Amino acid sequence: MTRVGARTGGSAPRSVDVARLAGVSQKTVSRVLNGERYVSDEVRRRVLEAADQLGYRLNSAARALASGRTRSIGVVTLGTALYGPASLLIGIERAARDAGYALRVVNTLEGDAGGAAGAVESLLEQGVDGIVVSEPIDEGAVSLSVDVPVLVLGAPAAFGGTRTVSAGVGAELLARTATEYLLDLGHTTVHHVAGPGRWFAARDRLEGWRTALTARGREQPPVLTGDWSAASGYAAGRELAAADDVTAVFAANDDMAIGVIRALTEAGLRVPDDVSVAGFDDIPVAAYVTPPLTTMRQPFDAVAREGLRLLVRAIETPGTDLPPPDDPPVELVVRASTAPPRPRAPSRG
Amino acid sequence: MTRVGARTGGSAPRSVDVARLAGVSQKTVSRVLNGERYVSDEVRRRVLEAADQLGYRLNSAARALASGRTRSIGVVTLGTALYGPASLLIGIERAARDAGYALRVVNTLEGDAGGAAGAVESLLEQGVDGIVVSEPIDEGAVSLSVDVPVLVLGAPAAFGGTRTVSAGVGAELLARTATEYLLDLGHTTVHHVAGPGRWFAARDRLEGWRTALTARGREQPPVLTGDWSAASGYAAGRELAAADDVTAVFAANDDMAIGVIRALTEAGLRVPDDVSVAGFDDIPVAAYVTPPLTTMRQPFDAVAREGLRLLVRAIETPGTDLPPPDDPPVELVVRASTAPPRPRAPSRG
DNA sequence: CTGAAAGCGCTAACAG
DNA sequence: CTGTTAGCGCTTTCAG
Repeated sequence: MTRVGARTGGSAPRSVDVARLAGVSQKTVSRVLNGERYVSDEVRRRVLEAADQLGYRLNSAARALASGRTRSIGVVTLGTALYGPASLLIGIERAARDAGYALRVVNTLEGDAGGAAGAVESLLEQGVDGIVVSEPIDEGAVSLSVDVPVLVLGAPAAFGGTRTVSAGVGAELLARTATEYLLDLGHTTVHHVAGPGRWFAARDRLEGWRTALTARGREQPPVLTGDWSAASGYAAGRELAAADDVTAVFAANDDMAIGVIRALTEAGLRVPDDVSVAGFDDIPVAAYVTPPLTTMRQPFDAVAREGLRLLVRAIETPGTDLPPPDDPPVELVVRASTAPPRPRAPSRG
Repeated sequence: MTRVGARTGGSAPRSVDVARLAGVSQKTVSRVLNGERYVSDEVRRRVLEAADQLGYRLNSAARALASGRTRSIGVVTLGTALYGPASLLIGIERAARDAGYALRVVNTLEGDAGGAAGAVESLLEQGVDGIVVSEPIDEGAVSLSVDVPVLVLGAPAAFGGTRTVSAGVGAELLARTATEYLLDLGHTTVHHVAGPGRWFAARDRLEGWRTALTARGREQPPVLTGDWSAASGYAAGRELAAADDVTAVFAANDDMAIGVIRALTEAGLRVPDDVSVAGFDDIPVAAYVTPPLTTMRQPFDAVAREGLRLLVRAIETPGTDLPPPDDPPVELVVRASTAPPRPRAPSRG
């Protein structure tokens, strides 16, 4: 039977109660519970049994106070249900738990002035051994001089102060790859629907798109900017539909790509026959919208995992400089929303 | 300038350091920091100033140890980026923070035997004043006899032990409404693509669909079951396309509805002309897929907010039984994926 | 391999 | 309105 928190009466048992029952000192209980060496198997067994019998639960506040370590990691994340941030959070939680850390989470509402700084401050007050800032946006000169290691996910390594490690999906390369793919298909140029300018994630993708175009000496059409939502992609799509020279669009995420396709479709343009549209993220529905979306898959889980490994290293063995992680693999998922441009495109009617 | 965690040298200042600098006793510092009454404005100002000057940060482990309260709430949630759970988590975080509580998060991997029980145990060990179990799945006889209040979001109130409060989106009513809407359109019956049977959320929707059909004396077609993913909806959609009598489908979430539409479309069926499809959740892209999806909006934020209010009440003023929350508003969002059945439907060709 | 003593930094009573 | 005295339940020395 799964029984959680069975407590017969009175207050919660403390380690000294366990010690008494096991016939050892309280310190020995502590040793056993912390998996320290130099405890005889016999004693260990007795202690564990006594603890189990009493339904003993370690008091982590007391432990934190005495040891100065909390065994927990704080996460600052955006308060949105966007696929990217949500996936990262899940990866972080899993990796943290595997490493023996609990998770404290604080959301920043976008638009909050100094949101990240406030969030970090609040985590520090809660007590954390390390902090993950997930997909931050540029808030100007926030000096995050914090006394615990910080992992920044999806922003330049330079962000923040010392003891900062970082990991990213290599979004720039991914964006460049997507753009090149469209160019390789034969499109003269590629239009871009970018994410909000303050997001590093948006900038990276924009940069990758630019790089690809520049490398081939192609003209850079004006950039349209959305807010990651399908609604904003739809708005951008209406503008694109009104223009006359659009044959390929690279949207900075799948939601916006879906909005773009919708607008194009409503304007009587066919995707991919008249206009190719590529997205970014490979959200779960991407394969099932009409037409199925060509997109760049982001290795969220790998990034979170790798980043956390670095963070834990920084927490537990400070001073060990380990090399930045390899760039995660580039994965272009080609589906049906992209195709070569129509030969000698007839003027629209 | 936003400066976080500036610390000049040595170790972190403690409240006694603040007291010394402000020329008061340490207890007075504690009073000021806890916003207690009976402190003169003058003293309060001096203390605050001294704290600020030293970059003082309260040690919450010490506070928790001394007070027996952690001022934090634990959340057990599924480790998926599904829109529902993710939205709930965001709502919970916001509401918790507004109420002055920090958040600890533990994910359960679906399929984990006793996942929820283990997660709760881990939260209890971390130290929390209350627990939120978000969108649980039925794990059989887990006896959650925990010594803190528990809020269960999206499961029957009976789930769990004493001191359990619950809140839900009223999914059954919503599902019934969606089904009735389809019936009102003139469809003879409505097919259902359900979520996984162990999810209470899936059962509620199934029940609502059943109720609507039963109330009108309509035949209940066999239920297809998915796993919330668009891929599983697609699989279900293929089966539905193969059948000959399908004119209306109600999917238990939008992702599956999108998959169903895709399969139908590929089979040469038009939505909504040949088959109407309704979803559930109103995910952000629902309005922009082709065709825009008719769906039931779930008031995630309101549910989280309301639930947390109950939980905080249970934590802070035990014994106060307050009435269960009102059922949240029912919101049917009609878009273009549903329509009346075609008159005298011709046999398919 | 095990134990005794001394705090970690705060809040809870109780005085004043 | 403010201060004093005890702990909260652990981990850390330092001895055995």
